[in-house]
Amino acid sequence: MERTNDHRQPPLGKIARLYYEHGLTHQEIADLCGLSRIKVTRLLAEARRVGIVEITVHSDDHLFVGLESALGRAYPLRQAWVGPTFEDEARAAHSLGAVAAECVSALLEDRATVAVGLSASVATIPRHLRPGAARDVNFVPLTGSGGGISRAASSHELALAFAAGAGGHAYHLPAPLLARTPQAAQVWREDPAVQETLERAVSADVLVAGIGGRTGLLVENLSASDLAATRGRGAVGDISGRFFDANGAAVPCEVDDRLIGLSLAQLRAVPVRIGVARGAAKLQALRVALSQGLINVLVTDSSTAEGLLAAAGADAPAGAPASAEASS
Amino acid sequence: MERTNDHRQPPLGKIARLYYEHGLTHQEIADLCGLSRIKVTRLLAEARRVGIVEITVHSDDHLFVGLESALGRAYPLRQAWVGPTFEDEARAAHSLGAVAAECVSALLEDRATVAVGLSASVATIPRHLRPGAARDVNFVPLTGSGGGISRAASSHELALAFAAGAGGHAYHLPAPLLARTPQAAQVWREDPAVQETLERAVSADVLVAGIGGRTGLLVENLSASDLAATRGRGAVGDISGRFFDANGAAVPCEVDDRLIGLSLAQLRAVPVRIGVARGAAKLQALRVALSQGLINVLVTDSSTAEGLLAAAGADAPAGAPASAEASS
DNA sequence: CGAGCGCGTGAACATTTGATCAAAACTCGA
DNA sequence: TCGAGTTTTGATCAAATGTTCACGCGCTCG
Repeated sequence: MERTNDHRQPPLGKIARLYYEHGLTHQEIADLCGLSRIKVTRLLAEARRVGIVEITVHSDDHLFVGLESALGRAYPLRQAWVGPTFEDEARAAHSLGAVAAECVSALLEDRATVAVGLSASVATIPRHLRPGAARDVNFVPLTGSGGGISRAASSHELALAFAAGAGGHAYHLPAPLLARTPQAAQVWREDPAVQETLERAVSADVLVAGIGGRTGLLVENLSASDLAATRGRGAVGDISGRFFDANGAAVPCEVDDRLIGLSLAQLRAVPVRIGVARGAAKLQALRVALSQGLINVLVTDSSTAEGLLAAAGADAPAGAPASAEASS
Repeated sequence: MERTNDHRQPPLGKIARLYYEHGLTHQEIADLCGLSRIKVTRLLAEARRVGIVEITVHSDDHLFVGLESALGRAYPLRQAWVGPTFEDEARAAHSLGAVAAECVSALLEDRATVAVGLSASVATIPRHLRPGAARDVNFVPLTGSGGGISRAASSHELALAFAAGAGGHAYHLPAPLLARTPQAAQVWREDPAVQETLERAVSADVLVAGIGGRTGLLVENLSASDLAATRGRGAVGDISGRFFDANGAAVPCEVDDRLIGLSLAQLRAVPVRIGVARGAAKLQALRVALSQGLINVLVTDSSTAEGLLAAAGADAPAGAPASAEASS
């Protein structure tokens, strides 16, 4: 008889409610609102993207309890969080971000200070954060922002994203990640604003960082010569731009001098050190970081977890058997 | 040596999180957990059913704004809530329940008392209620429970379900809906506990009831002779077992005397009177109930709404023409 | 001890949803 | 006014999901 709603695009909320609360199909909504089915599909995706539709799972079940406790036995960890493994890089990143967000939320306390490292893995976390886990949380960058690393999100934006997601306050470290020269870096370090933020980071309660191995945001953005220099000195990985060798000892090098951020020793001062990383290329670095206590909370995926467990069992130094695939 | 999880049925929370938070497909979850895909589908449905998975649409957009405002112009209503129309009875009931739940939640205030009528439509509401709309709400049955009406949920259970859903307290009316004889009904009515609850209902702030027309829970459960008697006296519908004629006046009859519950006049004492009904068989009753002010908040579906608008245009004096369309 | 009954299971099928791609509309600048 | 690039759109196809049905297992009751 009558057309209830004509052509003008109906609000997302209406579409979303017809779908999720009233159980109409995309096609039925399309007919009702005078849209194409595809359009409805897209509007619904949009509604989820912007958060009009929120799907909550009321459960604190861990996904891979077995792997998590095995990791806790094999390495000196406070906690391990393991998520599913994916072939597809985009899905893997998304999923790991979700696990890491949950881990971070679980470790947040009111008025805590969280130091945030610059890393691709860490950058996937904020979108999964929800306010409410804790109040008055402060997010502080662990290093300077961007300069020297091109397309990467800056650590400043990262801290802001964390604050926006979890609710809280973000601090700014007004310096580049890498200065052109050691001397320039020193000038930055002497800036009062930089010092203040770095001090805040040193005294943080929680630290969240990625781990660089044969791949990683930093490694991929260093010049070949810089990289070769660190490798030459035995570096197997880095945390927030600080390279370490197979014994977990800091590897001093020129990059180190140009970097504005916490030292490995300073990182260790943070009581809760969350490391987020996955993939075969990071196994060796992860194994060192874990066994040497550089990080004491691990977020990774199941296949990396299995690799770490295999390595812990074998405990062979360098030249590792990198291919241990398994799902089940 | 690495077996993440075998065969034992994994917790619902894990399945749900793999699906909703990590975006695995049913098949991937099945492979991971050693289940069949179908089983995963069923577990996920179960998770939604029991509320482990909650989908919230953050929006207060109304679905049929045009129809709702047209109804408000055509009838003396405080509010109208219109939901989508379905062929399928089960879907229709579910959907109307969702709209009604939203309506009730919107009208709840802290410490309000809500009188709950016994009706199939009303019975679909509680499952859609969420705690939090208001605190310390009291739900009181409007009539006695069950006795005389067979398979129907009792009004007592209904009040309990409301209280469980919205959070709050339920009262009991310890009496049957229909006594065998008027004399027996009188005995019940004199019971102090019955009186207390009925008084509570009379002084309720909000009333939620179905409307019986040519169909309805009560009508379908009355004996043929009882029904014929009411029809003979001009009854066109009922609210909570009280029949009214085309002028909205109470139709006294034997059923009336045997029923334990509020009278029409008492119902009118409640300031907010929500009527929930849909379907052509209820159009006439609805039209009377609306125009005579027996109810002043309407919850219905779009096709019934259109029917009501057409009827209002046809016989009401200066009503707005029914061609009200286009919400957006 | 066997037949029946009911529940849980998965296979096959139907429906719904999502992804890809090419055409259309629209923007912006010359 | 035209055109190159960008965005928006819907058709087509592939994947994922939901439904139905028949089977098998275990239980109860005769």
